[in-house]
Amino acid sequence: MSRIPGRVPTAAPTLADVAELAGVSRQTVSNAVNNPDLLRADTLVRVQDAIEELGYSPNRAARNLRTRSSHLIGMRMSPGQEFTANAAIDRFVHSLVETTGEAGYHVLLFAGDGNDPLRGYDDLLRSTAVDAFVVTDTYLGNPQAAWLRERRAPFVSFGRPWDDPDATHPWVDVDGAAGTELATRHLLDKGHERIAWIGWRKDSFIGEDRRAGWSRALKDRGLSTTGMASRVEDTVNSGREASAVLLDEARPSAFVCASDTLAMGVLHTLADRGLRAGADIAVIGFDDSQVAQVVRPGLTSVRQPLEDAAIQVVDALEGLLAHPPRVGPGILLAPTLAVRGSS
Amino acid sequence: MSRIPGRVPTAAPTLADVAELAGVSRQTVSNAVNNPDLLRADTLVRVQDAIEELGYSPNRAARNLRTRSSHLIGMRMSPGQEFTANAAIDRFVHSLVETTGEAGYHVLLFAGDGNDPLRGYDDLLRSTAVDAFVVTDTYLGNPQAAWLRERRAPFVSFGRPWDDPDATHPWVDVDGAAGTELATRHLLDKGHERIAWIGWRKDSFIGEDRRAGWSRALKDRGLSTTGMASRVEDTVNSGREASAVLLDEARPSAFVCASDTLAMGVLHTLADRGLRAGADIAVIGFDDSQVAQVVRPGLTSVRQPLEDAAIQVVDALEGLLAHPPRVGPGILLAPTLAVRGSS
DNA sequence: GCTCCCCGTTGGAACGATCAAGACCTCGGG
DNA sequence: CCCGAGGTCTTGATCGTTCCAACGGGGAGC
Repeated sequence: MSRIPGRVPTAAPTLADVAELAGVSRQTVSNAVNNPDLLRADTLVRVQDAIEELGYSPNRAARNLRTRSSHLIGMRMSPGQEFTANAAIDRFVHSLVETTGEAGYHVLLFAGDGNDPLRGYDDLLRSTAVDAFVVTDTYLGNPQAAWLRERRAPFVSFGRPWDDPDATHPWVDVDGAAGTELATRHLLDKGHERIAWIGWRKDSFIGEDRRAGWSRALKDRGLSTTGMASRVEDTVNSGREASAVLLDEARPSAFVCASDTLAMGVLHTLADRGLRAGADIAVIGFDDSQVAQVVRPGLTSVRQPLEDAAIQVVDALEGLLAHPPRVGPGILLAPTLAVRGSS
Repeated sequence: MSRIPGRVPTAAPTLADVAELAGVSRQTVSNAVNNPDLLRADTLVRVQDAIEELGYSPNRAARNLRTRSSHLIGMRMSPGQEFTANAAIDRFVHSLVETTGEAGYHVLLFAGDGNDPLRGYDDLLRSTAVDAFVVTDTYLGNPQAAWLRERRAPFVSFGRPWDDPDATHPWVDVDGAAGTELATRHLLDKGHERIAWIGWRKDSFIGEDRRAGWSRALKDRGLSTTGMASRVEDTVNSGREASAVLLDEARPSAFVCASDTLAMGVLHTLADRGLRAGADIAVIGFDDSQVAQVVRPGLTSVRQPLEDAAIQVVDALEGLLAHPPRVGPGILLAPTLAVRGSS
């Protein structure tokens, strides 16, 4: 009996308490919880009844200490920003939490230091607070992936290792090019032939990837992309200005954009000029954000399968944490197109 | 020496390793970490050097086991939804993670079961996986608060205990009425006298609170609210229809809405009728969402001080977890108004 | 010179679980 | 009849930290 006589009744019951009540040893209770098939059927029932009666749950700290694992997945929240990108990340986090929960894991969020992206990872890793990480901002070309690999920290990245094509860590990503290609084909099928692109500056891997899909779709139909593209900052105003210039100089009948933010800029330009989105000029955005859903007349947008992505990430994590570890190839998911009034 | 000779060098160093290197006992190292002022200055330096050299971090599981605390704050993510409300929650979570991090805590997210809102809380509580909870959806009138209090689980709610005015748990909330009053006064100051309200159905405490601010502002100026209000579902279409009816029947020159979603509906109606938001009819939303920022011509919106709210929540949590616990009164924060083109 | 006190330090025990190995029983084969 | 195998349960040790009570040295006071 490990309990001190007179102990307050609110204290949580331990393995030993259950063992005593069921008339078995601690180890047997432990087995009942973790390896039920090792027990004889009637013993199992007896132990389970005792667990039920006492309302016993294994103490996480003790289990973590012994097994050297916490069943926690660490994820860094990128530091404060008011911008578009994080809406998608938040949707991903939601899905991730649900999926990890089903797999018996929880998600631990920690804050990122803007100056030192490694800070935080290091602490959690050395104090064995998490079993693995999910990394979401590899696209910055930041040193996280290399650093984590060097420390032998298990992690899965949501986002391709753009700058290191033969990186060996597991990753899951959405095929941005396939998304914009889908969007562009959708417009081609509607009869558009002059389809412009508004994307991000050339140093963005993701931006160039998305642009490639637009370019590929046009070239497949033998159409030229010359003069039909613009690369700007990811702001509404940039989209507005870029689309104004393109309308004057290239006379497109449709726009494909690297983000919903840029697409909103296009919608502004159309409104400025008395043109109707959808009817006169088609517009397609990227991310299927809240904005795309509520704006008039509805913004057609490429939708990332973030729920699937979360499932794949958790799957890869489970492989990584298995004995022996299973590590599969990178996984690329195809986005879909949410069609609305603007196309 | 607790280390097995030949142990793999990647294994994390322990307190005993540091103690041996520094030539002191375990307890002294522990004190160096937790109560540095108990040590003589030169000893402290020696221990800190050893810690530095080995790259030691205390093992979280062992510490948690001994101290019966995890330094984790649990927060339940409400189950999958594609709606407006969670954008604000996500912004709150961001701030919460940053603030808890500064206080030495981390945030553990867990998934909510739609059917049984208590599921999840129970597990984490009994297995001592978290020290406390942050509860965000008290407004549903769900049983969490009562349940948690009964279990003596420390928690702070973001949201007032609407249905139980003399609840004793700490809470932090944003004064919605103050926000809509601010919005309405802003319109009054611009010369508007016929200001309509579009809000949520009567069974929403939050909706009624926000409505009260509008009503109060009008009555303070001796203006009537009769026939100027509509209560509908929180969708764009509802806002659109409600505003169409109000325009016909009450001829308002301005709208105050319980959400940006409803305000978007108003903007749609104005566009349908060739009216210009801001110039012809003023519109104000609530939450200062992404949408408000990018829509044309910019939607004036009540902005909740979620960063402050997170700070207050963490402050309340620290009080709750102190010895002895300090529990302060509920805290109501005043929102601000983000003024844009629509007003 | 002795005691007392204080400060810094020490070894042992405890937190609650799992791991490793052994004990006991039953059963079948030589 | 004895032995080994396999299934079931028990015992002792251990994970890495902090709590507890006790210990030793040095200065102040008598």
